[in-house]
Amino acid sequence: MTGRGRPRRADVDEGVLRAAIELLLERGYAGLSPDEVAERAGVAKTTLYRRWPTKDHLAVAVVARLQDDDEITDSGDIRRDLPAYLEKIAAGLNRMRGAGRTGDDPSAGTVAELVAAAARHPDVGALERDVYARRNALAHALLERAVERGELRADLDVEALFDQLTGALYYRVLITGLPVGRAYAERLVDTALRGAAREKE
Amino acid sequence: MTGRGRPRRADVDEGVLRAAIELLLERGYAGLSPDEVAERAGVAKTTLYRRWPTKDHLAVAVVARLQDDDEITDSGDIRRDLPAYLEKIAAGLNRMRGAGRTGDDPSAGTVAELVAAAARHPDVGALERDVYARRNALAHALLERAVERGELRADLDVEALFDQLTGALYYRVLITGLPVGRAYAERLVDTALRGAAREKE
Amino acid sequence: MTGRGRPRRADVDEGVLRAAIELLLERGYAGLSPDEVAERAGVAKTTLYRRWPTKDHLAVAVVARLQDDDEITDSGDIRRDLPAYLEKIAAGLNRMRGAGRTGDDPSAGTVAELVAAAARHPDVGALERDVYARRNALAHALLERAVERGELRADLDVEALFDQLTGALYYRVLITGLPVGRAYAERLVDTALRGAAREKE
Amino acid sequence: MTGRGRPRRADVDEGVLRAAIELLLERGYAGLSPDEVAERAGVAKTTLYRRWPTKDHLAVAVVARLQDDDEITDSGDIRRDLPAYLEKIAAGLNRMRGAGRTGDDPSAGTVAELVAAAARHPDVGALERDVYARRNALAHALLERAVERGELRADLDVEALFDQLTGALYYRVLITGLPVGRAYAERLVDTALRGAAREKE
DNA sequence: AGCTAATCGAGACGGTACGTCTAGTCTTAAA
DNA sequence: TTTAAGACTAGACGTACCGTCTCGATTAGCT
Repeated sequence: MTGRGRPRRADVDEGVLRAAIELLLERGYAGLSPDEVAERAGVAKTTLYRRWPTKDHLAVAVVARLQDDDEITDSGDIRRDLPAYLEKIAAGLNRMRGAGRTGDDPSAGTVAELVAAAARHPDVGALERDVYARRNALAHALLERAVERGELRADLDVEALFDQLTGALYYRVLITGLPVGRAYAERLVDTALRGAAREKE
Repeated sequence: MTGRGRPRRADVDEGVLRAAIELLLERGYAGLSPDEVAERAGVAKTTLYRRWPTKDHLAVAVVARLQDDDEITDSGDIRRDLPAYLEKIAAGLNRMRGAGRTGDDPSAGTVAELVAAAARHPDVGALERDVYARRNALAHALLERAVERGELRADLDVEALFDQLTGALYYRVLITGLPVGRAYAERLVDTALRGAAREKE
Repeated sequence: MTGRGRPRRADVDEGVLRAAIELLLERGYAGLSPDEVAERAGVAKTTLYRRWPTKDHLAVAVVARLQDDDEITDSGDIRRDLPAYLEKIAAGLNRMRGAGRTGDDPSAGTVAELVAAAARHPDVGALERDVYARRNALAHALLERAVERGELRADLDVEALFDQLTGALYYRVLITGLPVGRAYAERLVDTALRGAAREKE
Repeated sequence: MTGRGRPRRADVDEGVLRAAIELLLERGYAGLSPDEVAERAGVAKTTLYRRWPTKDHLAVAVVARLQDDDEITDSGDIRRDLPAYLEKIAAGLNRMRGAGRTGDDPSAGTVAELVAAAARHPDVGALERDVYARRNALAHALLERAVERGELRADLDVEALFDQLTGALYYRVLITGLPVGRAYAERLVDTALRGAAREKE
């Protein structure tokens, strides 16, 4: 077998992503310029574009990186774990909320920009959905274990429940512009677990 | 004194908005180019910019126009009205989903772009939040009447419930990319009303 | 008739060409960067590209400008006017010779680059040939008047003669790399007028 | 001691030059991309660059190869040999004229590119001038023999004459864009030998 | 046979110029 | 003062190209 060519530098991904995260948080999506990312990472633009063919690809890679750092803990008490998990998601959103802000705009434009970026390219969208699928799978498992333990209803629509909880956070951040935090997470969990219908006496 | 000089053409707003809606649905947010909107509407760019100082302003105006067509019905049975209302929202989202799509990308990038657009300008954001606030107020009222009628719990966190229902739709469309429709709306309402916790025996 | 839009700024051509000439002479063809020309001229890049769609177009415009400054004088004595004219051409070539030189390279790369630039685009090539055609027409006229006056042979091949004289200058500058100046111009004229064949006695 | 390490493959030079000639004639100077030359020759870029440190070096090597095939014949009749020689040069130029042409551009950009290439690197320039010097030496010798034989004036400025003849060809091809061939060569020789001045009666 | 040193193949990398694209402003003449 | 038309500003973005570097795999001569 002949040589396979010069191998890719392993530290490039690391350095570029770090620089990109920095820039994204500093200046928001508009400020995430490939030129400057490359410069900060000490890498040629061509190298950057070889791995992320578009600014959007890079941006979504950043999200994936940030997302994958999140973990989930299962204490056996769903009423404790669920708010904790939601709070983590909220923290991520809040972090984006501060990104590149100049005034006092309460909405999280950067999150929206990233979703939009993903949607602009079929391949990126697929990648992004994978990232979220990984996260969601963990949460689904958490909920199912609670079902098995008898903490939650046996015929629970786990997917619907999870969408409701997470979705509420996103909706509030993206659309309503209201704050999300521990307190809100607990309200959500409480409302979802108890149910809205008047209890049968 | 006002009323000096040539008066504004009255039909411009209408024509431009129509052209903008067309373009937005045809080609998505990126395809909504001010130049082309102006051309389609048979109007000079100057004229357009005098009324909407930014592409983003125009875009949100388009959404407002689309949104305000939605109505809400109160039959007195919350288990019927709620899914109907969610379905309307879903229909709006699905419409955006088709905007400017070439392949089979399931996500609704255009919605995200619009949110991002709103976040880029404080006034646009405020305007957009108003649009949503109007819609939400109707839904809140609907829910509160159901509480008063005794269909829903007296101590219900109406805001949290509403966020969960609507948020789930947005989350699914924006992030997960899965379909939303009548069936999903019913799953949501069912899950939310019954509650996730195991029923006390 | 409706308005014809904002007219082109008249001073742009002037400013850009001046900046381009400066840069070309300072740093040679490679240093003639559209970005920098635009900056020096205080003009946006798009404006520049609207008029010269390519760096090559710009470069050739520069040559045209330089060339058209040359004039031709007709004193009635062809043995005086011809060397003078050739000297002017030589001066232009020598000016280019200094352009962007770092070391002691004797050849006139910039001239060659400009010819190459013209050849890369059919439209530019045509334009450039026009420029030269103008110059050549003047010289041809000069020679023909000398024929009429009886200074030159009645059956002279004016075109061939002119090509020989001018061509020798270009050849020397481009290929041989030897100096061209007044003395050389006179050698050329002398050789050409007397003829190479042994005189019939 | 030399001779250590793996020896260079002997057939590389040949193959690369052949590929380079092909490409140059097919697509002109711009199409002479080192990457593609290497690929066509079945050679790694490294290998290519070890021998020709620059695309320009390679290009000039190609020209040298093409040029050195030219020969010169001395029949003893300068009025026959000179046009023949010029025709050969013209043939070389015309060959370049076709290089990389798409439309009907009459100028020989490739020749200019090569001159420019030579001017970009002192060593390449020197090399190229050597190539031309060899050719010119032959022509000079031819002319001097004609002087000795009494066919040409004893005090002839051989250099000037040669520059005029060859230069006219280059000027026509590079600048004017007009055709060069046998007929033109004869016009040149005729004009140069007879002289332009009116013959003394 | 093993060691040494240079070449080869493949392809990533660096650097930089070039041209495109898009949003929004400005300048005319006409209405 | 608005409208139409279109030139203008500003800057990000991605591409193209050349030449360098880094691997692993060869291929010789020397010991």
